[in-house]
Amino acid sequence: MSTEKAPITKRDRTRAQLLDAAVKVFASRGFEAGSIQEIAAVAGVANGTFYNYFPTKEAILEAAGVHFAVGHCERIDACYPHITDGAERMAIGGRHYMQLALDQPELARFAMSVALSSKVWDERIRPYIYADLMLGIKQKHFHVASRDAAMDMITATNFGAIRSLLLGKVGRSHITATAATILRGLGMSPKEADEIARRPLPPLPSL
Amino acid sequence: MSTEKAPITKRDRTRAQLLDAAVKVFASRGFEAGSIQEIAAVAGVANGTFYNYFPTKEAILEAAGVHFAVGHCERIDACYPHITDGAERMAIGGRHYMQLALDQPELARFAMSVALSSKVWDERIRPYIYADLMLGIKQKHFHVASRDAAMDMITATNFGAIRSLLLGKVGRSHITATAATILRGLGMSPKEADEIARRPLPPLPSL
Amino acid sequence: MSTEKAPITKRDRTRAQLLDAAVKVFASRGFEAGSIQEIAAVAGVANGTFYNYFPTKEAILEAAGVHFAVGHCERIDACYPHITDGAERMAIGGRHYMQLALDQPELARFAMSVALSSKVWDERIRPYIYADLMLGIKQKHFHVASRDAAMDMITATNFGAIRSLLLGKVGRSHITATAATILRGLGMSPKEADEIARRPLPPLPSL
Amino acid sequence: MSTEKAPITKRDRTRAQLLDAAVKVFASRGFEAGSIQEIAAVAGVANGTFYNYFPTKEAILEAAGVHFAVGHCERIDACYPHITDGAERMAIGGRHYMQLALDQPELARFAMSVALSSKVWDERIRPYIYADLMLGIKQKHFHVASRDAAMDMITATNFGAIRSLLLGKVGRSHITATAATILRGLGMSPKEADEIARRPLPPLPSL
DNA sequence: GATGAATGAGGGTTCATTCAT
DNA sequence: CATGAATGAACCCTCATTCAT
Repeated sequence: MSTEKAPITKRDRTRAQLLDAAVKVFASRGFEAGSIQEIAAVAGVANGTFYNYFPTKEAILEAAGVHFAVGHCERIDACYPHITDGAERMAIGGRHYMQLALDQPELARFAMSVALSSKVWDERIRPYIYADLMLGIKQKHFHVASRDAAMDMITATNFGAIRSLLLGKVGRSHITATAATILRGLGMSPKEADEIARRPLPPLPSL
Repeated sequence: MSTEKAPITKRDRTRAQLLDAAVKVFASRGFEAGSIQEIAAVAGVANGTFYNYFPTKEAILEAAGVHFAVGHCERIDACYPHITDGAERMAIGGRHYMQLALDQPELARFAMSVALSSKVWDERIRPYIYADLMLGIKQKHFHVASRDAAMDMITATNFGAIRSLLLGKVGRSHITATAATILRGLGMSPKEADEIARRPLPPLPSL
Repeated sequence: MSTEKAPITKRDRTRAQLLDAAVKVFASRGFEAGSIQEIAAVAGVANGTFYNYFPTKEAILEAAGVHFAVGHCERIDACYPHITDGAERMAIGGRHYMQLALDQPELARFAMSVALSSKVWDERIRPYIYADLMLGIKQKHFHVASRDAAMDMITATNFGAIRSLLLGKVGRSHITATAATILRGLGMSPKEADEIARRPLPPLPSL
Repeated sequence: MSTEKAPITKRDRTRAQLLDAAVKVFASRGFEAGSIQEIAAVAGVANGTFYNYFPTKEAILEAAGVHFAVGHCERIDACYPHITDGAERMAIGGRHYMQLALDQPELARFAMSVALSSKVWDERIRPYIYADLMLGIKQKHFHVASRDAAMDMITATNFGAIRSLLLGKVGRSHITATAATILRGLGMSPKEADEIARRPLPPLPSL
């Protein structure tokens, strides 16, 4: 049996460089304005090399978006292995994503734009949230009319808050308020919701 | 005494043609792919005429987005002058916007993209929603932790549902479920929320 | 016999407004970048009105160039009616033109560009200089090999100095040095030349 | 050991083609009217290829101007290695530049326009003239009030003569007269100046 | 004569993609 | 696989000029 995992080849490294470069470029310039030539330059490879790894510009957008979003989810996931309360987990995840709008606005903008247009986003990112939703339901903390509608409410409300934060129309306290609003929307009592939304936020592992 | 208003000039007519054309073009192609040449052609004017009315492509995107969104809000507004219950008004407005995703997906996509990026959207569209929110609060139907967060929750959840509808991942029943989810999120009891979300939807006035 | 002169009509006034506007616009933007639309706007008339006065853009460039250059020559001329020494007159005229590069660089640049390309410039401006040259020759101050070559030397050296001043490569003293250089070039002794070039400069009449 | 220099790459060849094409196009049409599309066509490359070599139209104007002017200076320089008299060298250089106005008026016009606007011109071309000026001063042929003013007088007078020649207002004899005028302006006696200005002109090496 | 909306050719520039080396 | 020069379609925008009112 051959090695199953990552004999980190040069090919893998180049691919990773291109993905990192794409995140940077798309985050700072947007999709249309970001050029493959710049991505290649930032990645430190020649222009044409790009096409040995990705067939089109759209392909790397999708890949870079997932690359970043999954990475961020994994970092968030790693920061609260000890928390088993579905409601608290939900509030932590949302607040970390909203925090991104304050800490790295360009990345937040990039993540939002990809999430809104990519189908893969649904397949790769929603499961993280869905798990906490189901946990909260099983623990009788949440009572929802429709799981689909609840999922939309959770993700979209977080995005709406990120948008408001990016526009500078609201301050840091909006993060807690939004987390509480979501928990209330999931059927928790105002009191419980507000309390959980205010619990300390476990820090992300450093990069 | 002559009519003070509406000396409908040629200039006004051309401007309106351009706005209508822009909505069509941006809706069917997206912002980046839609070209000013096509807008001008659809509007039936020459290329350069465009620039007698809008300084840049961005300018007409903003204008066309508001043109459409405000028009749609006004049509919605006109369909329920007899409804005075804030919660019911909220549910009607949201369902009409979600309905757009089923009836005219391209327009819905266009409206979403503008709403997410435009500052003017906040100034021109949010007031319609804000009025219903305040009405519901005054009538003691809603109990919210933060008005800003509630506004984000309302608008974003509607957008999230529109997105899901556009992606074809959910069916018509998602509209009602989302309306109910929003009302619950605004502090109504599940029973009340579900009942109001299911009330018949007053039809829009025909164009 | 009808009035020979200036029954200053509205037409004359509009024409003058256009010329003044053209000088401003061409001076600040250059010929190619200056647009007729802007000239009309600055002149306070409608776009199409322009064509009732000048057939083409080239036409107003020529007219505006002469308008300005002749006006400036007349102002210079008016400042030394009492000076009858051809050499001194020559030095005064040149220094005043060079001074323009320091006082109003954009106008100086404009004057230069017109002078270099316009044929009318030769007909309308050179006579002012030629008169002083002939006066100096008659007074035995100048001794030249060729009047044409002397004229080129005088005008071009002044232009060369203006260019250097505009580029900021030389300071105010360059004006005196250039005037002296020209007088030497016209056959005067270094001592005489330097002395005359340093005589006080009669101020221009205020506008 | 392989040759260190001139691995004449394809890149170098294309760049040279573009420069030659630019000189032709700008000379025949002027800067504003000359289009990059035409330059590319004349160079035999595609439209977009241009931008792999020069970032803007301005950039190639500057480059092409220097390309031509330096090339012409080198050809002139190569034609009189045996002449060590500063005054004679000065007269030869000037006459060769003026001669261009008769032989290739469009190139002369192009050289003039670049010289008047380019800063690089000063850095690359003036040194050729300055060397002869200093040589003449060292040899006690020239006596000048100011080196800067003398440089302006030399270059500008040559330009003024080129302008007169281009306008067709003077004939071939203007070249000699101008050379003599410049030498007189540099402090030589009329007799000497006229004699040196009339010495035979060593021919340029053929291209 | 004045107006100003309309025209439409034209140009600079970008960039995804290809391909010979 | 890597390279990087070449491609060429497409687009935004400007503006001199025309002309119906």
